[in-house]
Order: sequence, then structure tokens, then C-alpha cells
Amino acid sequence: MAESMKGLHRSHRCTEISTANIGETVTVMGWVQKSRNKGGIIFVDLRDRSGLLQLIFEEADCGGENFAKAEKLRSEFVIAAVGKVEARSGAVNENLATGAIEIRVKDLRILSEAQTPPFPIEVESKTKEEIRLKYRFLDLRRPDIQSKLMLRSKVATKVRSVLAEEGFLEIETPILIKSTPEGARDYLVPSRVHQGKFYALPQSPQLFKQLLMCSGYDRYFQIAKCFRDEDLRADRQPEFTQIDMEMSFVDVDDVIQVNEKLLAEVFKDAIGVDVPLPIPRMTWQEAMDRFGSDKPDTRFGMELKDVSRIVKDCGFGVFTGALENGGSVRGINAEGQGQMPRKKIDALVEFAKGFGAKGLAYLSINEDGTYKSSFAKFMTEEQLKALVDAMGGKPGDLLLFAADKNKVVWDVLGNLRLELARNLGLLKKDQFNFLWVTEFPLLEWSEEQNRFVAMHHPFTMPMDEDLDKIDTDPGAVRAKAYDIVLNGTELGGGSVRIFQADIQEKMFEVLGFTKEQAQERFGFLLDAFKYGVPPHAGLAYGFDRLMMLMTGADSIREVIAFPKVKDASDLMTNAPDVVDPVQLDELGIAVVETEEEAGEEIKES
RNA sequence: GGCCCGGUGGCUCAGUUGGUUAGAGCGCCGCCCUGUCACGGCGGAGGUCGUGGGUUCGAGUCCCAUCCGGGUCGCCA
Repeated sequence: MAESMKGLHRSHRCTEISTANIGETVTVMGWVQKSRNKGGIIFVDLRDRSGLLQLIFEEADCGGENFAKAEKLRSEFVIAAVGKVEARSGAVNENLATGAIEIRVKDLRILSEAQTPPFPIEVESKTKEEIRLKYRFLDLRRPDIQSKLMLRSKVATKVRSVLAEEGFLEIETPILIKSTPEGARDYLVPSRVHQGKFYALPQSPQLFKQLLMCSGYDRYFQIAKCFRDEDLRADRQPEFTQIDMEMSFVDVDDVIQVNEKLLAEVFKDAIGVDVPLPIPRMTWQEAMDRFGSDKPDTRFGMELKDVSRIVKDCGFGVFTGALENGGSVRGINAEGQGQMPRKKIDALVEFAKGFGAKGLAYLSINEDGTYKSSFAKFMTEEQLKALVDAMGGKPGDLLLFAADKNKVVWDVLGNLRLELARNLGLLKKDQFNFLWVTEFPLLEWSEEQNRFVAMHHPFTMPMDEDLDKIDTDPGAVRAKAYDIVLNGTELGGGSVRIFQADIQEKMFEVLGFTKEQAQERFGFLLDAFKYGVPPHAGLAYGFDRLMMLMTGADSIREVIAFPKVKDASDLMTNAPDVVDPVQLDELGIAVVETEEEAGEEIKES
């Protein structure tokens, strides 16, 4: 029943037609959003990715045959219509970009009929994501998703043009690579030709871009697909996209400078936001001390204060105990929240426990200046007053304290601060606060592995002034690593790379790699470094996260055309799925049944 | 792997202390309507409550298990 579009050419997208086109004959094609049949006159809202346009059918204009076809139109039919652009003789629709005009149709073709969609194709869908993802091809018709993906394309285009202007070359790196298991789990791809051997999908193009520097392509970038076989989150997908770059003959400031230009131009071009330059910088240590996070959200205050010295001789064992164990006592001031009901405070305590706190001490300052506190009885009036003063407490404020190892205190208060901001509505999506966090620790002690692990990656350059500490106090060595943070989200990160063999060897040694292990995993890079390597540094952005923040989306899935759900499967295609035994046989792979599955087998048979 | 939230017609939801034929709005189908745009009017179809057990005279409602989706902690160099 579908008709051919033979002889027709689309002349405009829906919203490309305006009052300037009145009197012209146009050909439009798209989907039926809605049909309103008044009996002798039929209105049809036509939709394409540009927006909506009203078509009008009257038998006198289009003839009986076309009118009969128009009567059959249902939602999501794909049609072509030829007609004259007219100013509306009825009321103008202020809600529509094309609300002042309509197309008086002379010829209609139904290019494709459609079943009723399982959920409405509309902005701000209320439909469960599960159903939307199963029918993603329909969900992607919704105007808000379309505008997000169109913006994503625009940003990618702008990134390419800015970086090209800056002398960057776009070079692709392989997807089938060698597994270098340090960090996230790799996705593995079996090899038919080399049975029993596997490729890995890249977690990032890291090693290849460093090799490109060795090869003289002094400025590289790529919009690169990356893969990590880890559990998902609202802002994490197993496959995601990085805007990845690397530069030769540069140090930290050079990387920051070119990226500030990139960010400013992209934000201006894509969403009209001015990014004030230079973007503020903060060391990792300062970020932790002031915000309890290495990715501080600076859209609001409520900063952490270290009150260890104030409370070191008080009678509250929780505080003094933490200090004796080498920890600290820190607090935040939730200004004006002194009247917070006990129930809400208890909820905050529970929240804090989720981040490893054993508890949360609080003190609210009544309007008359007296205190209500969970720990007042352990302290003298003077001690309490000193504490309140240190926190800048005023009548009506609520002070919250955590006492533990530094790492726990930061984590607890850093997250508590964000939770309070969320509850108080302090996080404005149209405000964009950028921040560079610099001087990250080079290494991080892993309790699990009982060794130091690289905080960034094993090729990160230590800061020159800390080099001598790498043997004596590795944990105190800072790195030439930097993150770009936007509104409390890590947008991207990078570092200056080690390019001297002796420092790289030292690094592997500290990380507990033997020479053989290092050679086995990264030999090709170490070899390359023997043949002349320029100093180099780079950065990679999470493109999906960038788009999530730009569009104000709550989930990364909203800015990815075909995302996966929490267990990394695809509800539309059903991937991953079992494969034909013949395929497995070719690959020399045997699948071992788990006990659970074996049990099911027995039940079924 | 842990914790938390959700699953009732196509969609979004309501369903009181467990109690007669499980409701609503939207959508859908039919008829009518020449200026609608959240069109309108009349009529109609459609669910056994994610799944499986259990308690009970009686389960959408209580219990157990399980599946699916979401959030989060672990994890994500």
C-alpha cells in the first residue's frame, strides 16, 4: 500500500519554511505527528528532525482521492505532501516555530504506513526507560533526544575545526589491540587465526597516541570509542567516546592553554555560554581540603574546615580517637539549616555511613545563640564556642562533623556537601563552573594489592621537585597530572608523560613490576622510547559526559543514540547473546556452564 | 557482590486495615463534525495485577524466592 516518492524531491525540512515562503509550492516529507479530522477539513502536523509543520487538506484543493488518503492518516505514517505555503487564516499557533503558516496540500503520498507506537512520540517522555530502550528507534524520534544528538554532532564538528586550526591531526588508532591489564577490565575478542589468543578492545588510545608522538605527529587528536568492562552508572557506559589528544614539546601550561581555548569556543558555539578564561586552577591537596573531593563542584560554598586542632584536647572520644589514629576532624557549615528536623539529620547520618563514616556529629545553633548538639555533653562551653567560631557558625546554622582517617573524612563530607546542595536546590544546571585540578598524587596505596598503584597511569611524569622522594616517600610524590572539572564532574584528565627511560624504570619498580613484566606488557612503548622520544603530554575528555552536562541530561544514556542498560546489555538487539556453536568451534572456544545454568538444564529436561 | 527504589490495560498512574464484576486520564477502534492545533461530541474494545511458590475461607494488597529496570557503594590505572 506504500506509494513511491518517484518524481518528488523534498524541497524543505518542516521548519525551514517560514512566512518568507508564502505563495511558494513546496514538497515536504516526514512523519505524521497528529491528525485532526474536522469532517470537511483535515489538519495534519508533520514532523521531521527540524520540527513541526501544519498541513491542511480540503477536498476542493486536493481532490477526492487525496482527501480520502488524508482521512486514513494515523500517527507515524510517513508521507510526502506537495502544496502551497499560506499564511494561516485561522489563529496563529504561538507554540510552533511554523505557527503562522500552513501548507495547503495539493498532492499527498503515503510512503509508509505505521502501527500505533507502543508509547507516545513526544518531548519529555514519561515512559519507562526500559520500554523506550527496547524501542530505541522510536524513542530516537522524540524531539528532545533528537536535539541532544544534533547538538552532539555540532560539538564534534566544532571540536574538529578548533583542533584543526590549532594544528592537530586526526589519526585513528586500532580497536583490536593487545590487552594490558592495569586498571579497568578489558573486553576481549577471540582470534580465529590464533586460537587461544585474544585481542582486547581499547580502554583508551593511550599507548598509541604516545607512539604517534614518538613518530613525530606532534599534535594528534581523535574522537575515539573506548571500552571498559566495569559496572555501569548514570554517567558510565561500557562503550563510550573520548575526545583524545596528545601534544609534543609541551608542559602542563601548554596543554591547559589549548584546551581552555577549545572549551571556550565549543561552549560559545554550541550553547552560547561564555567560559571566562583562564579557568581557575586548584591543587589536588587544596581540592581535598576545601571540598573533600578531587572534582569539586564550585557552584556553591559549604567548604570543609579542618577543626582537628580545636578539638584535640576535648572530651569527645570520637574526635580525639580519630586524631590519635592519625586522622582528622573536619566539618561543614550548612548555613541556615539549624532548624533541620531530627529525622532529616538522621537521614544525613545514614547517607554519611554509606561512605564509610561510623557516624556524624552535629551541632545546630539556635536563634538565641544556644546550641543543640549530639556531643555537647563531652565538651566545655569554651571548647564548643571555639569550635563554632572556627566553623564560622551563626545563629540558625547547622554544623556537621566527621572524624576518621583523612580519606574517609574527605569522602564523607565531600559527598554530604553535595547531598545538602541537592536537597537545597543549589545546583543550577545552567551555570557552568570549570576548574583545573592539578598536582595529583602520582601513586595511591592499594590495600587490596598491597602495593602502590598509579593514580593516573604508569606513564605519568612526577613533578620535578618531588623526583627525589620517589624512593623515600613514594606516596608523597606529586604528578604532572591534571583533570578538567565541570560542576563537580570529571570532564577529562591528562598528564605530562614520562619520556626518560630511567624515570620510567623507576616508576615500574615502585609499582612492583619486574623488568620482564614491564617488557612483556609495554615493550613496544619502551622500545619506541629508545629511538628518540619528544617530551609530550595529553588530555582526554569524556565526550558523553560533556554532552550530558551541556544538555542538562540526568543520564549519559540520553546523549548516546544506542546505549546499554545497567547490566551492559542492549534491550533492543539483545546483545550480548549466545552464538552458534559453529562460530565457537572456529574460534576454539568452549563455554563452561556455571552450576546455576547446569541446574536449569536439568530442570528443563 | 552489597544496599535502596520501582514493576497493575498500549502509555502514565490510583487501588483504603487482605473482602463482592480491578478504576482513571491519555492512546486505540467506529460514527459525526470545514479552522483545529491538549480539537470537540457519541459509542466501543482492551488488564487477573513481572514470574513461581506460600499464608488465608479469600491476595494487586501479607511472606519467601526469582526475573526485569533504575540509583548507589564496591569497581571504574
